[in-house]
Amino acid sequence: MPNLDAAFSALACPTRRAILARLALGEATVMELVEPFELTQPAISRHLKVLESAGLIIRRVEGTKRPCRLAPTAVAEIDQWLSMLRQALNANYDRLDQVLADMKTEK
Amino acid sequence: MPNLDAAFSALACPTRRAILARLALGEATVMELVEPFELTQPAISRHLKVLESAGLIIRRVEGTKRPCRLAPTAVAEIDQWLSMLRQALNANYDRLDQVLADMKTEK
DNA sequence: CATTTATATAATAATATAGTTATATAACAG
DNA sequence: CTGTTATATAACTATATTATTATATAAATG
Repeated sequence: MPNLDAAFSALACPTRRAILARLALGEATVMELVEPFELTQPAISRHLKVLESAGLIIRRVEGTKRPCRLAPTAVAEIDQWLSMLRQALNANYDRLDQVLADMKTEK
Repeated sequence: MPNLDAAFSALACPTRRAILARLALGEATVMELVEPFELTQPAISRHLKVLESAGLIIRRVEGTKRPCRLAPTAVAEIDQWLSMLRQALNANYDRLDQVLADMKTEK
C-alpha cells in the first residue's frame, strides 16, 4: 500500500519537483543535485530523504557517494489514484455531452 | 499556468482526497461533506477553501448552500507534469530492456 | 419578524516543515 | 596516519498547517 500522503506532500515542493526533473535526465549524486540550487547541502539532503521515504527516488551506495535515481513504482501509484478523479471528470463530461445532444434534438 | 504547489499540497491530505473521492460520485454541499468525517464544519470549510484555491473543485451558490463539484482542468495539469517523470521512467525501462536483450545476444 | 439552517471567518493552540549553522562519519588520496 | 571530500544528523528558528471554539452573515421557514 503506497503512502499517497507522503508522495503528494513530497511533490508539493518546487525544489523537490526540480530535483525529480533533474533525475529524469539520469542519476545524480547529492552534490550534483546541490549545485543548481541556492540551498545548502543539508537542505538538499533533507529533501532527498523526503523523496526517498515517499518512494519517489532510490539511492545506491558508491564509495562515499550516494547516487539517486527515480524510483520506478511511485508515479504509477499516484496515477492510479488520480485515475479515479479522471474517470469521474470524464463521466461528467460525457453527461454534459448528452445534455447538449438532447438540447439539439429538442429543437 | 497552474499552481502545482497548491494542487499537490491539497492532495497530500487524506481528508481532502476523501472529499474529492466523494465528489467523484457527484456534487455535494458543505454539510453533506462534513457528515462522514469526525471533523467540525469549519475544518471542512477550510479544506474546501484549500481545494478550491488549488483549482481542484468549484462551487455554486444555491440559496444558502454552496454545492461543490470536481473542477475539470486541475487533474489534467497534474497529469501533464507527471508525464515527464513517466517518460523518464519508461526510457529507463526501455534501456534496461535493451541491456537484457544485449546480455542475451552476447551468450 | 424571530428562529433555524448553511456556511464563513477570526482567534488561538499544537504540530509540521524548511531553512540555517555546526558537527559527525566514513571513504579516499597522499 | 592525515587531510579532504561526500554525505548525514542535530540543534535551532521561522513559518505554515490543521484543528478547535466562538461568532458573524445571509437565506429559509414558520
